[in-house]
Amino acid sequence: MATSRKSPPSSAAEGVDTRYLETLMGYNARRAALAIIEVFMERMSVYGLKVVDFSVLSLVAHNPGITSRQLCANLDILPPNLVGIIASMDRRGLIERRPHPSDGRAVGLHLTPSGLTMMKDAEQTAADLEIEATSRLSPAERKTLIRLLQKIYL
Amino acid sequence: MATSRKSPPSSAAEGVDTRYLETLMGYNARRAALAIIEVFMERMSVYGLKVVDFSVLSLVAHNPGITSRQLCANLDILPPNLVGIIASMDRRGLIERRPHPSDGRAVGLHLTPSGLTMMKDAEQTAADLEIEATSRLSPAERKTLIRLLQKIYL
DNA sequence: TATTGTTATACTCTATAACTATA
DNA sequence: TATAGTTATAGAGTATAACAATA
Repeated sequence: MATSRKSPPSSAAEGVDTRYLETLMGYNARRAALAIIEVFMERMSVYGLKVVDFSVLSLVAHNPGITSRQLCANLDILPPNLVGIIASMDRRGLIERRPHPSDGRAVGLHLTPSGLTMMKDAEQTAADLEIEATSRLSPAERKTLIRLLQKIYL
Repeated sequence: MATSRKSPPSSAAEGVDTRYLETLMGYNARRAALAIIEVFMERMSVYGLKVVDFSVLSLVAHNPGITSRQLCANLDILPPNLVGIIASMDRRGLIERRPHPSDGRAVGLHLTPSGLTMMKDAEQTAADLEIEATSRLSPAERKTLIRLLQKIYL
């Protein structure tokens, strides 16, 4: 729903008054999010990861033994929709499912060595992208922006 | 992909380290956008409008005679996906399609009187929502946030 | 009785190819 | 030849209902 900067000048986009929409926080937040995520998707495709895949693997990396239920709660994914993601990461040998130490129903998720190696690269790619995507912001502005965004959703 | 503030405390969401993801601009922008848009959707359902419907009608309101092509270019909607939206707004008597004055292929879009009346209410609802959604931001912070977001996508 | 993970399935959103009529 | 609008359709993303195993 956003015309990202990298799209062609597209003559038809010119001469339209979008000033009202640009006063709306939701519109601005959504367009900024889409602009960044568009590039994020491109870069992550190198690893065969979608945005959600990256989020899942990243949480598993920083929370060894995390359960599907916890991933769903933190990433707003519905359980049925996470099943395929986990299965896919498992098939690719990126994660391992181990029995949960205290709850027989649950399964603890862990990165495999190759999953860990890949995520180190992927997180570095994400870090590089962060710099690029926010290249027109000073470090102070970048910090401010994140703080204000978190004031909205946290 | 965001656990909005209004969701239940959800015990499973606790105890998970999300600090890394929270350093990523894309993650923060997306969660903030989803948090606002979630409420936006609820409020607009009163008018039977989805988020994209609102954007379309708002651009038509502020740009009488705008074409489908221009709407697509400015809102990043693909032409085939706009057809149904326009048709629906037309059936509801909110917009009118008039022959384009200088291009026989194109159709100029205009709000009908009832469409205009509804959009006045809808835009007021959106304005009220803006205040609520950003209630933890000072007016200065709100202004800064919008400026920084536009620095990313514009 | 409630919860974790799962299957099956439906619904919505987004994307691609190809057509028509005008330019 | 290119563009505006359209159709049909495919694919991705998101949603609900119901089940087995465990708490």
